[in-house]
Amino acid sequence: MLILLVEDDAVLAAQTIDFLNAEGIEVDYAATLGRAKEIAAQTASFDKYDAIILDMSLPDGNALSLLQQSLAGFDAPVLFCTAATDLDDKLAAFAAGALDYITKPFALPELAVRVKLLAGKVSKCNQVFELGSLHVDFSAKIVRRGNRTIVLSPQQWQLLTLLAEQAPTPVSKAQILRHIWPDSEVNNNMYKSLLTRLRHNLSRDNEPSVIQTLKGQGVALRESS
Amino acid sequence: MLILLVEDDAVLAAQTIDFLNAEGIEVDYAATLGRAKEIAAQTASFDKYDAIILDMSLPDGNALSLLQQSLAGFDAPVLFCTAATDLDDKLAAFAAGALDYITKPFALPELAVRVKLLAGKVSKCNQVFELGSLHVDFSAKIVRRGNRTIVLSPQQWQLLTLLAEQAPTPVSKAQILRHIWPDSEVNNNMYKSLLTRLRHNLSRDNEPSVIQTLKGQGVALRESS
DNA sequence: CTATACTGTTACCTTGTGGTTACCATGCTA
DNA sequence: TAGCATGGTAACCACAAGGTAACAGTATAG
Repeated sequence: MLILLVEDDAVLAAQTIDFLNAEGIEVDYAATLGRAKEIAAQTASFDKYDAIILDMSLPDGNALSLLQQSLAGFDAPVLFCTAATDLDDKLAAFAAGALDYITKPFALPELAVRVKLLAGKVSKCNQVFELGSLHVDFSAKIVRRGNRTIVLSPQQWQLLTLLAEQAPTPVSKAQILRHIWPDSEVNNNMYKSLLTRLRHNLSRDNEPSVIQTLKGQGVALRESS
Repeated sequence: MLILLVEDDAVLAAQTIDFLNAEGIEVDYAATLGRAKEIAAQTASFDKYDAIILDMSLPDGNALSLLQQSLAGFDAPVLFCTAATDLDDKLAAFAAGALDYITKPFALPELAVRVKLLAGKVSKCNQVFELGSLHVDFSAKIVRRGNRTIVLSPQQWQLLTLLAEQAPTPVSKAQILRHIWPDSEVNNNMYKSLLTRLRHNLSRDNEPSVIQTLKGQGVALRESS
């Protein structure tokens, strides 16, 4: 992941860059508005960046102008950042197209989280779960096994996502019951049927099973061993 | 736009609801975690909401548990909100799946902006959408399939753009109903008719269908596989 | 003002879901 | 060994959800 940091305070910038690097985020750095605009010109409106952190108060002008000028081609999401707690500033930033806002002083871990969220939102970084030949795309709600696309019923999808989230940790029967039938009286057979059906859909023919039962502990999503 | 507010402070809740209503945002309200869970059960994991504002400290438990329990089926984005400025709280919330975080006391206009952002209302509408032989030009409002130009009714155009924005992620029936018939009591048949008509217009003869139904999950714009 | 198209409504059909029952396999315990 | 608990499978079927066509009232355009 590559982001652009526009910030005039050299010390803060250095700290931020160090922290983000440690999180696995690469950072390009511009200390002034002028430098940021140069980069914009070179990179076709920040095309290459997953996100931009923009300090509001820069020595050579207000950062809002950057958003407003370049907004047309802006592909990268912008996180605004300023010392001012003034509400009008915030609203102006959002109005100009910022997607998030953080006030100084901020904690670096929080900044990192927000940057990752921003970058993920736009790149539609679909959360995907893979296990052997099983492939689950959570946002698009697609399940594939090898090159075969699998259609799951609502209940089966719910169960699969629950298992995938916890995998390879087993999920107890009680948890599953509560999760899928939150209110109604639950019959143990419903649970058994659901599991059988999901198993059947996930491994046709003689593909290896991916749902393992641990007696008394529940059910886990892992490769057969 | 419809959101869910989970907040135990009745005064603050009333103020928030008033303000959001004035912004054109409808608000459902839950004062306790228990009530929120009831709503979750009724509405198939908050399917009908565009966003959820969740107060961290509730009388009957910590709101994080709601996220963790129900996360599997969570369609709506969550904005966390709390009096604590404790960094750990923030990070825990983000880790649990929150997409934004705001600390009390907050300014209502800022909350409104963040909610709108979350709900995706500010989605950047791509100029052109393509899928197989289907070609949609949003700004010119033209739809083509191969070399045949297609004319859509207003409703059908609305639906197509909604689907295209989210593609290939499926859009739930609840979302569609709210988007196309925002106020009126909606009849399920209207939805069925609209879908049939759009399908019919988009694929005459024996062109492959581009609108896939995922049982219980909604409808998605993707190539038939 | 007339013709056309849009949209809400009804009726009917198809499909798949999911609760249910019945039966079998395994492993533990008395 | 019988008895029981846990877990797996298959088949049945009521019923809800989805799909289609036809009709009518109303809006819209020419």
